[in-house]
Amino acid sequence: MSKLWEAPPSRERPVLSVPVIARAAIELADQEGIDALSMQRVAAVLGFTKMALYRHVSDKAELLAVMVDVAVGEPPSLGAGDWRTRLESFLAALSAVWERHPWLPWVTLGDRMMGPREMAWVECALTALDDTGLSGVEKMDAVTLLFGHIRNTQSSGTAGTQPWAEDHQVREPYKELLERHGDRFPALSATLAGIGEAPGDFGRRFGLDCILDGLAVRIGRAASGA
Amino acid sequence: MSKLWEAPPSRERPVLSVPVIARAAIELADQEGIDALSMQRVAAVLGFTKMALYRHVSDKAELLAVMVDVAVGEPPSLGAGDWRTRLESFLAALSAVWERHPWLPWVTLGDRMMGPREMAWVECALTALDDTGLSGVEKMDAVTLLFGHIRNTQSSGTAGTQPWAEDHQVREPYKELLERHGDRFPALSATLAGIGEAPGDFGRRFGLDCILDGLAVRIGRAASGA
DNA sequence: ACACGCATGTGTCCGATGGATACTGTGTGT
DNA sequence: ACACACAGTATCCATCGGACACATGCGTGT
Repeated sequence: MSKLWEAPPSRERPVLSVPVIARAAIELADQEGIDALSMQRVAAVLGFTKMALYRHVSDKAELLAVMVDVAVGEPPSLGAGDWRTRLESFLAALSAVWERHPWLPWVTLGDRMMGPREMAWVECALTALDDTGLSGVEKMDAVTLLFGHIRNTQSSGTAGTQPWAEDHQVREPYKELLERHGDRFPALSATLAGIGEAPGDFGRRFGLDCILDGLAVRIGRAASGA
Repeated sequence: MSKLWEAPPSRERPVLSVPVIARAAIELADQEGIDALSMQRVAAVLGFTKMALYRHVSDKAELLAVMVDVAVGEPPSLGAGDWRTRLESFLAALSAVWERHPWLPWVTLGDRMMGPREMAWVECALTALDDTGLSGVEKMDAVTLLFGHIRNTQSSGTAGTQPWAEDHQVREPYKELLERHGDRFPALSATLAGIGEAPGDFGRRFGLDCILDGLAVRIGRAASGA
């Protein structure tokens, strides 16, 4: 008699577990941004009380750690080729994942431990630099540099110093502002006045080429005798 | 008779105003980190109720905007020299300010308007690239790239993919982890095993040199025709 | 067959956050 | 002398992460 009318005990309640929670949290963060992620919201999505989550996850930090490792997934296999093309294809894969989960690169910032999947990505990036003759520190720092650049040029949330939108159109408030105070910023005015059409990922491409060219210089130097 | 004993009307209550509030907030953020910054805390430091602040500042976002512009201060004057040395001295100044206010580069991330001082810094950076023959977009993107790199290699809060501390000593938990699972990450293990001494700012220096070399390639290309 | 124990989930409470709103007090201009 | 504008205060609210005490139900040992 317990189960009233023998009704299915609960539609829409997937049985709580760490992966289930993580997936729900990831979906929430993907759709509404990482700031909208609260224990309450995650629990609500799954149809539970927030405190139910704490049975499976010790605190929000742990939830985030799990989310990261689930969301990042497995690194790509780079195939053959020289270090540059292999790096390029690695970074394309990284971009794709970070585009799918825009919050991902930003929650991995502070002092923290990498998860196994995360380490696998770093491992993957390092292998691309295997036969370059770079030292250990240099390899790691190159990888860090590239990760950072991709994160910085992510569409989401890195306007930073850029007075234009994704399509390189100067944003309206800046236009107005420069009309009134343009004389105080001659170089900026001139620069913005002179920009034409540019693809959305021009900044990323430009920076990437700079960095890779710089790496090439060092790698060439390392190859042709210390 | 109102002012009891004609005592100075209030020691330790500097009369509220936007700059006073901003300075207090900056000091708080410098000392306890940006996460410790709340209206309550700022008000408490000054000896007022938190709501008193809202008479002078419309909300926390505006307080942050003011803090940024006050904290960033005036850009340096770069003196003479080629673009590279001028950029270097610009970036040194930027690093110094961001070192003094480690929260500064991180609160300027989302979509937002730059303040006048902030724009002056961008202006300053652009002038360093004045006679390089780079296009407008390229100049802006170069500046963005460099700002981003300095931010990424700031001591505070950018461990990210780096398994070592500031002195390039591999952090303890990673050592332990690689002892147990090192075989899953051969390249990473090898890389970390092989790192020796390196100055704290090696990563920043390395990345900076890469970027500047890459820029040099483009600038040389722009100069010699095309 | 029965009862106990543990895992899982619930309800309630706490301090802190950003912010709205209504109030009080005081200084100044007419 | 009086009214008004403004600076600061007192309350209130929803939301956050999290602690803790409780309910509930299933599996297992006897």
